Amino acid sequence: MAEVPKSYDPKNYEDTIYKRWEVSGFFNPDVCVEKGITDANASPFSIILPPPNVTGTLHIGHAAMLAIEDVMVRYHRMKGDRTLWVPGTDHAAIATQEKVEKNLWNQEKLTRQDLGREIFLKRVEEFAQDSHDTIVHQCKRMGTSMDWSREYYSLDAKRNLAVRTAFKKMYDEGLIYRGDRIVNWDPKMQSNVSDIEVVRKEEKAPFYYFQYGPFVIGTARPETKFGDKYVVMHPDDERYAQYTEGDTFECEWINGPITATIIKDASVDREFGSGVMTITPWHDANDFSIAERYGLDKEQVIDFDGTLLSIAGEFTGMHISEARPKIVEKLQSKGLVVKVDNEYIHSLATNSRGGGVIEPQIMKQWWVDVHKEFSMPHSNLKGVNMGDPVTLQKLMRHVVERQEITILPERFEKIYFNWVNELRDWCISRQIWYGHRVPVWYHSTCQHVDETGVSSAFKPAIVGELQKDEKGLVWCPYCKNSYDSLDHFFQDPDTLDTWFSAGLFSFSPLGWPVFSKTTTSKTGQENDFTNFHPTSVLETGYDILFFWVLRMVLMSTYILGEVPFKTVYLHGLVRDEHGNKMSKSLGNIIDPLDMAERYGTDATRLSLLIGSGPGADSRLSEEKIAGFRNFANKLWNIARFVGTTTKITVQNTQPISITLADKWILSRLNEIVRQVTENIEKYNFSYAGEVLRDFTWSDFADWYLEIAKIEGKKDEILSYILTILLKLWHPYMPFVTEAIWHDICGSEELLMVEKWPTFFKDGVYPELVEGAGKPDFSLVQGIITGIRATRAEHNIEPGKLITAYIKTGETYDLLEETAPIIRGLARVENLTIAAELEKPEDSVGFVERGVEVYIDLAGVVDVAKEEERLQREISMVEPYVIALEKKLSNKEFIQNAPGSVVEAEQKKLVDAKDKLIKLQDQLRTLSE
RNA sequence: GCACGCAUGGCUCAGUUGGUUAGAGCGUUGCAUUCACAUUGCAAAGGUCCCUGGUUCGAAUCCAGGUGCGUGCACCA
Repeated sequence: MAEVPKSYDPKNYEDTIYKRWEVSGFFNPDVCVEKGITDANASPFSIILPPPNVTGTLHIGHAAMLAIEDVMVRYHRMKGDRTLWVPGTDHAAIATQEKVEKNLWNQEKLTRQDLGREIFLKRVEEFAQDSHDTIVHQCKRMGTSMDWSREYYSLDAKRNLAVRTAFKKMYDEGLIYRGDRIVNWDPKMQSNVSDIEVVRKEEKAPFYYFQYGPFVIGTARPETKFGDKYVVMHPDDERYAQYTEGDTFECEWINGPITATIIKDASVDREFGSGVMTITPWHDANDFSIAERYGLDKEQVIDFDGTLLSIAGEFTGMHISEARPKIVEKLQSKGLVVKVDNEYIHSLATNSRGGGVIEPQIMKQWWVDVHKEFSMPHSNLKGVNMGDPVTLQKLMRHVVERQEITILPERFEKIYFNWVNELRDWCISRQIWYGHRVPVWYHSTCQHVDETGVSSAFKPAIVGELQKDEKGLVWCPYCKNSYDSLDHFFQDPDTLDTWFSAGLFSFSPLGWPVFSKTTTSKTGQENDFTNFHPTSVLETGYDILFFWVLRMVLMSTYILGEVPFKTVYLHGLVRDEHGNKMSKSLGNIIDPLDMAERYGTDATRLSLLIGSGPGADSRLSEEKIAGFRNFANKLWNIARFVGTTTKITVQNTQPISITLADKWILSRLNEIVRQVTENIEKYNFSYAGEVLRDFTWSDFADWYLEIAKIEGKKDEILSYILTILLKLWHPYMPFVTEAIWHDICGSEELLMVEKWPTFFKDGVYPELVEGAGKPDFSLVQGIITGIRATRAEHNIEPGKLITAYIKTGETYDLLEETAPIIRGLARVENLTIAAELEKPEDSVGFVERGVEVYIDLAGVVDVAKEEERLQREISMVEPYVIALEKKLSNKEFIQNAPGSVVEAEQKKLVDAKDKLIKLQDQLRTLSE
């Protein structure tokens, strides 16, 4: 073996190892099958990477996601599954465009309109490409074993075809419609955004009470009040019982007298304000729904740029921020202001991207109708047959109810149902430029009039590849004119919500719609859709459950008639050490790449995997990462020790054990393999890692390796344990394990594709599992620890060899066999082991499970100190004995508790009593 | 307002179907350096498991109520 460095420096290994993995081709399941690594008929395991947005760089949350998914993927690959992890990036329409617009303004003082659509989009694409390259580099740096030959971009040609195909299918079914509805308009971004993209911010703003005819109305938004001509109150409100619905009255208002009509509607909250309100249907979602119910007029007051329209009279053209105080001033002068509440707090709707203040507007937009009933076109879903009447909402509810999709942790199922049950139609069109263009073309000259009465000269027709006839002509479905190019048509200028394309991500990256489910071949990208859909697991942050998971279920159940994935595993947020969200403004960002540079990728991954429960937010600190850097180094040195003292051979079969310590460590190892395997299967990544770390550091390094130094001749066992440990650690720490495998174990093969260890279900020594012969090493450990503690307490120098006596009772054979270990690890020179012996002079002692141990202090016993120690111990054992006696004298306990529990308690009592007597004896001899 | 979480040593968290004298890592204290590893080892201190009540032979664990913290949704005329 070549000279191995004393400590593990990740920088010297990580890049080289990643290249070796890439060159091997084993990230690609087809290559694994071809090379005989994976059986062609093995069960598939697939994950589609939740594609990071091309808005910049990956943050620590991404790193956590990559680490968790890589653990699953590496585990399943080693287990022998046909394992596919598809990488990708998302164009994130609004987010990316917003970022580029911001840069454009900051650096060049230009707007997107200044550049024009085509040039602006080029700029966005350049930005996106840069971000993409950074992200790919970062993913590789984190050690992810994704199949880069299958990488996709959410806006590439294949995904665009998927979007168009899905859109057309839903449009033809009537599930996508175009309609005038109230939307969340962002005047700053000049686009509408969906309900879930709106965030509410608490804001203090004056709340005004105005006289409106005989009524007092309250509002925080006087600028919307110009067109208000309906006054609404609760039908049961006794204060207004004298008014009847439909009554009209004249009143003085902002720009002169108006006629107002009374409406009685139960949606009015009698407790709020005066219990009377006027409505502004064009600029308020609730008012809109009241207006719809009663067939009231709707009038636009505020323009799309946030300025007032001509209805505002003298205020026309003013921005609302400027107009508001002036309007109040005017009402004041007319004596119509009753009072002003300056302490009013309301939540202001803002756009989560860019922060623009939302101004509701009625606009013609494209919508997905989630409530429309249709007959299921085809179905592989449990409990849904072809032809069954369903709605998109019902499908989404159904598959989780029927457990076709399992959401983990379970509590998120409730949240999922809350969302599904409150689902409203999904507005999918956006007035931004970056994204999938709405795949609808209008015929410029067709005079067809919309049957819904919408006064548009044009009716959308989906053309292009999807609507060309056999001769390659494009035709208008209404006037039936056909053309040999798209010149007579123009495309809808809007783009689609980024989640529309994201909804297809369980299958569009697998080749749909070009490749369908017909193949029997288990390899080849053209067969991915057959071989890997539904995917095994969708792993993502809980914050995205509703944006994304819901949309994917919608798309897959309707379009394919099957679920997108079998399990949803949600991870939490990574916060800073104080529990705060990481943000630039707080300056508490921990950059994953920076950490990987300084502490190694493996340490960074471990810090994100261990110490956080599923779905729970976790706290991260640099100290934590440094701690795991130490552990990676520990593993390195364990291997280095094994490598320098023994000839390492990769051991895949259980070696023959010789000593009690051997049996103990092999039993423990078997148990660890079982626990790690089972907990990874159950998504308990943290627990599996903790168990493994404790075994590696404590049982193996601190105990067994020290024993190996004493007992010697352990080449096979050490090689075997190291081999298994490296395999178990590989999914968590791919680099250091691969480095050890190559540099220390001397293997030219890749650890990445080694077979995952198996375990004996009933333990490695089934004949020893029960009863006295069980390799119970803990007595020996207890005795050693006890001697060490006694030494420390009596200030015996660590290097000094001592004389000790052990009165074994029935455990003579066990302790006689392990005497060399006790001598070595407790630094005992003269050790007397006997079934019976008297307490030697000038000695102090302790009791370990019935075994009495005495240490010769060579005439320097500090009687007072020892007395104090014995008293202290006795005072701890006494109440314990009393508690046990009480428990065991309780007839109900004896009757009701299982026999094994009673037995265990009886044994505890015997041991504790025995210990108490022996301690009291020692105390007595001491004072004699 | 509705819903969902969380509460365990100074800090971060385990505690997997109710049976341990409640564990780990970091931090703290003492000791150790020609030893695979000081990115280490040995030992120690430190906890009324948020409160109250209930179920049970037995509760950190199950139930109810309360307190504190957090998250999502709704309302905000």
